[in-house]
Amino acid sequence: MYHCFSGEGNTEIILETLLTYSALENSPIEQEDFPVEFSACSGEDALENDHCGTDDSNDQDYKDTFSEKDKKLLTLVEMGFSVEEAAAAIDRCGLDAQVLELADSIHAAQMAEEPDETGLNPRFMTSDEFGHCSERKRRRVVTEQRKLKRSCLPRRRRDYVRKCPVDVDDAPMAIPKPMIGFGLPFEKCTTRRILPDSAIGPPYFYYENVALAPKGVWDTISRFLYDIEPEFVDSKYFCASARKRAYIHNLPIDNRFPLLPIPPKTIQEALPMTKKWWPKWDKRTQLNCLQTCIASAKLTERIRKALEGCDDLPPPQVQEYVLGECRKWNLVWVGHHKVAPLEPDELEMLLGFPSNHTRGGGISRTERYRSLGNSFQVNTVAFHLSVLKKMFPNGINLLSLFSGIGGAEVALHRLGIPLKTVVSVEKSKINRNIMRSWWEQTNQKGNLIDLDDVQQLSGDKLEKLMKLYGGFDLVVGGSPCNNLTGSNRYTRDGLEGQHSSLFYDYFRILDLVKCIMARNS
DNA sequence: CTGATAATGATTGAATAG
DNA sequence: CTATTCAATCATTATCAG
Repeated sequence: MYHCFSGEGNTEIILETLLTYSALENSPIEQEDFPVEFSACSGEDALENDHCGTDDSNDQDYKDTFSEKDKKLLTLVEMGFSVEEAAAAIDRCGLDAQVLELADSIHAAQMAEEPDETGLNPRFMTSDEFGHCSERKRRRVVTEQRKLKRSCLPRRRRDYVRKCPVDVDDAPMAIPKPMIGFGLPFEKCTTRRILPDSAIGPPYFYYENVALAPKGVWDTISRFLYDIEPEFVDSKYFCASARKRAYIHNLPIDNRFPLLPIPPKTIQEALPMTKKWWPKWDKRTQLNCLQTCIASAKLTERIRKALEGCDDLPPPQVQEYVLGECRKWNLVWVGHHKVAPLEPDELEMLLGFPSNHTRGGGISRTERYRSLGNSFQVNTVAFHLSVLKKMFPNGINLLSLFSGIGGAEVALHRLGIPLKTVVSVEKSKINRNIMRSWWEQTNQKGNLIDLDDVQQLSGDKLEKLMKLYGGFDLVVGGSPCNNLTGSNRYTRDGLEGQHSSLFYDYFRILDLVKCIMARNS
């Protein structure tokens, strides 16, 4: 998958790339009984090919050298269509057609060709569906006709359909309820799971993103990350605010332990000063997800006006309005008829960071909210990472992608796992400063190497780092959720969105590390 | 230029009603 | 069973003041 393009894109190289993609995409169809392996590097012959670790280019780089048509071709092939299908669609719709338009066109063509068969490309299927079809899924077939109209996803190939006649368009990746992952602290939990061979470390890895992403996103992410089922966890079981996230990792899941002290899980305990002002008719005991923006002063003023003159029990209409806004904006009671958004230090506390973690050093209040809203919930992540403590008593080397304000680092530190070398990749200068500041404040003895851009982190660079400091024991990262989260009204474009597509760099880098680790073992 | 402020719905799944 | 309602959601953009 990692080709080196020296010059500008010529047709042959593009075609070769497309065919390589195509071959990779289609391979699981031929070997139905095996877990999907999209990594070009982790096969038996990966080391002979010498593609890993010696190549500076990445997907984004060489995509930029392509023409518009080639980019669209490549995108369509990445979506799971064949080169022929993609080319034909571009011919039909013209060069100006959007990718989704083209995908729909292919979809329509496939419908015409095989009118009775439904399904999607295997890349968009859950591993569940490779084995068996659940009773739930059968029920969905009834409603699929209606949904197919909106579908812009590629369809499964003919030879595969018969084995698994299930439409993936309709919520293939069900989120378990309650959203507790493999178990919570002090409770019984699943202690064992089977990981595909290709998923097993070294290195250990830990990937995070929003649970409530658009349909199909987690299927794709899971498919790339070695077919591991996501662990869906809501941080409301770890602190006083909700945070619905999914984590894909290859860590053991038995003998986890939580950080101490255990944080309070109700608003009233976490923010005691709000208790005396909290009205009886506001039944909230926990906060919703902490986000990057807070309510305007105008809004809290409107709420105060709405409550003005009311006694202890406002009219139902007013209650409904106030409660709705309080839930939407995570407002808390700080006075009589007075609500307010959370302060930055309260966010820090709720997310499990030391207070003032993001304070000072030239960071503005607005940026503080942004950085905190984008961060891990430390107690949740630490619970998952706690299994590493016994395994690495002398500390770990960490590769941290999209580090943000260092949620993973703080979690490991609070677990008492020494940080030997941390290579941290983070776009935001502000966040890098916060991380560096924390590194110094906590008297870390290891090395902190901070880099700017994941896209610039080549196999070559990785290899040099690993030669210098030893391999990585853990690769963590939560790639951008901008284009996935429901909060985004403007550019919720899914995994192929401008920022969220950096997930593919997480995979690229993880796979490179895997290759280099395998070769050096 | 930075920083603060305020306004801006849609996509989901779950719950409920019919 | 379908149809409707409810509820949550790691944000973007425009604007203004300094």
